[in-house]
Order: sequence, then structure tokens, then C-alpha cells
Amino acid sequence: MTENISYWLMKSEPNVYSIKNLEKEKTTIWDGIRNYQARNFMRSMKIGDIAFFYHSNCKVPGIVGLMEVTKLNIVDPTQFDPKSKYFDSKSKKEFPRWDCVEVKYLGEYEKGLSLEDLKNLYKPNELQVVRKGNRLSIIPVSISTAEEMKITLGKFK
DNA sequence: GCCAACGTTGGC
DNA sequence: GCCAACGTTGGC
Repeated sequence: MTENISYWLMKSEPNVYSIKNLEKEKTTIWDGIRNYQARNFMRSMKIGDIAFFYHSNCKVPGIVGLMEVTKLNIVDPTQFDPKSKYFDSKSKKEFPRWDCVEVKYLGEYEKGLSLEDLKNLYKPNELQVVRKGNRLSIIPVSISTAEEMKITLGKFK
């Protein structure tokens, strides 16, 4: 029963929220997304979808782990919290602007794939994250690329 | 710290 | 609706 699964890549800065944080928490809501394209990708996710956990803005950026989408359409609470850096004064409770998904920890890879590895393996049209200047924090990954990457990534720790 | 590549905002 | 100015992301 894998025919309807979509694959994604989700970035997080490890000094903000790393794969170790997710390992401890087991699940998390992917809050703080303030980009419409990224939000819309989350809206098109389905339960059971698989996402690669990517560490960005760090010494060795790259894929470090794997997650599964477990809940959809969660209103992002940080948009209503004036103390949060993600507070959005224009978002109304009746019409929340930002929503997200919950994801579950599946594992951290023994080796992972650095951005440098990914650039050697894939062309920009095969994997958006290797495209120069790509700033989108949630991007779709094609089934063929994703399945190949899973094989290359190998075992969890 | 620099800067390329965007996305957003707001004046007109 | 255009576009300049500004802000942010994120690799390097």
C-alpha cells in the first residue's frame, strides 16, 4: 500500500530544531512556516506521506533523517502568540492564515547525505534542493528520486 | 560576514 | 498592476 504516498523534503536549522530534538519528542508539529508555497505544500500532504529531514544553515547541510506525516490541517498556534517570533498580527482566529502538519520520527541515518553529495548525485531538475538559491523550506521529491535516495541513504542509526 | 536569489510590501 | 526597496533564507 505505497501507491498513494508522496515524498517531501523539510528543512530545519539544527540549532533551532534538529533531528535529535525529533528523536526525543517522537512527534512534532511543523510550525513557524511563513511562506505560502511551503504552507501550500503542507496542505497537499496526506497521512502516511514520507519526508526527508534536512539540516539547513549549518556546517554540513544535508539529509539526516526520515519522518512520516501523521496529522493534517493543524492550526499553527505561534501565529496568535505575540511573544513568538512567528506571531502574525494580520491572522484572524476565524481565518487562520498558517497551518501545518504533525510528523513522526522514523529514524536518523547512519551516514546521511550532505548537500555536496546530493549535488553530485542529482541535477537541479531531479531534486530542487540542489538548485542554486533555493530557499523554500518544504519541497516535493519525486517518487523515483525519493526511492533511490532511500536506498543510497541506507540504514538508520 | 558576504551575497545571490528570491518573497513581500507599499507607493504610484 | 508595476516595480523599487526591503527583508529573509541559506550556502559558502
